[in-house]
Amino acid sequence: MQLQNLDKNAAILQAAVELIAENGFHGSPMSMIATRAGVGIGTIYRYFVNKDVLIKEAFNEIETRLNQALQQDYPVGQSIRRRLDHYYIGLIRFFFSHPVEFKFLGQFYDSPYGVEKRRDKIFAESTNECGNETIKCLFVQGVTDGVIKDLPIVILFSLFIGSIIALTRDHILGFIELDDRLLQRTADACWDAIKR
Amino acid sequence: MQLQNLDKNAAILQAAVELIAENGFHGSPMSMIATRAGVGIGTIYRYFVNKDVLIKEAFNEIETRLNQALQQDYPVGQSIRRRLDHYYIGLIRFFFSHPVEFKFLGQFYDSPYGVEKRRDKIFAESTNECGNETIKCLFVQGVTDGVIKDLPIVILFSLFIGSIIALTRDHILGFIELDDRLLQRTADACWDAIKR
DNA sequence: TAAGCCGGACTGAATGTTCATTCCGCAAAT
DNA sequence: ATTTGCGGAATGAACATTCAGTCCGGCTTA
Repeated sequence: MQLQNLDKNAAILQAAVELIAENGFHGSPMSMIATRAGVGIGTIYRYFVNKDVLIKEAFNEIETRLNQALQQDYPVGQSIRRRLDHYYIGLIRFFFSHPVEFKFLGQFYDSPYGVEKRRDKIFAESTNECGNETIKCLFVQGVTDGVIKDLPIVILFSLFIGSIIALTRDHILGFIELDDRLLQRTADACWDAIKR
Repeated sequence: MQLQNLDKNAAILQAAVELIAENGFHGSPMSMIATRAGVGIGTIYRYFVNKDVLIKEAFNEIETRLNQALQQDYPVGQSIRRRLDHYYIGLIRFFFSHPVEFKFLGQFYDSPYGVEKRRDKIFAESTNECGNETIKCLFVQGVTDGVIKDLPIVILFSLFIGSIIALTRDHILGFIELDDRLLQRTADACWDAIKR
């Protein structure tokens, strides 16, 4: 173990995610993070060189968990439709059950940190290795196969991801409760937007 | 004129919107807003009692302009489909041509200010007078008429608005350029998601 | 075994910076 | 001369970060 104490590391990360989700980056002073994590202010700096690094590590940790969740039961080799469904439903399930993480990601993407990340993604797109089949890969394949509308990938992606984000927001605000049936019907509606 | 100088008022508002769109609320100190607006720091406080009020007025001003834009050429009495199209295309046109305003709204809604506003909207929903036919009204009517899927209104709304927001983001990041034809095809795709 | 020592984990008061807001004096207009 | 609009240095609060010190478990030595 490189770090002194894995528990404290996790506690700090957790506290930071919770506070930032609720109050934003600027409503979350280090002192408050320290208090919530149950450590001294100085301790944070033993684990993270500064607030920026703390925030970035928090982001990476959430992203990793999200990707793990999405890889579970991935319907390898099944139809494009099924695989997209898996992503749609998987993303909604993850966000609905991890509202704090969702909010944190929202804060993150709408900030200087996020812009940086997006640049990475753009780059990743052009040099895409498709090692772990991304949503965009599925769109490309679907368009080629003629099962998906021949629209630019970015537009397809927006139709897909946009509804997930909007839905999750409304869920967090308490406007929706989706049971499995309704969730599937929503995924079907999204598929209608995309399918040829 | 109640205010001393309408030009300065507008300049301050404009500077605030631009800065906040780019750097967020916290990356936009009053000193910087003053500099960009070409006025002294103290002057801002002659026009707005504090930063909160300044931000809220900036929001209201943008919302007003957006609503005006959407009311232009509104296809009164035409089919639900056409009226929804009008909103979809109108929103995208407005946001694409007002990226700064879009970003500002994004910042605003994901902040304590926005939460407040949303509560207002929830309230407005329940006591909806439908004076100026809202998107939600159209959904309600469409479901009743059997032309729109019988899904909860919030879900329909998410499918509709989510893609607009995601699309605008990508546009701002330079990933998409929509000509009229592509824009219409996108609106059609969104309609596919919603239509029965 | 016991006493003394050592180093690393931890802490929070202190520091320096960045802001929102105030307030007083200046200058133009009347 | 008086009023009114302005400006920006001054103020005080909030924050990220530092650092001088405490604490504790283990190791050495007598």
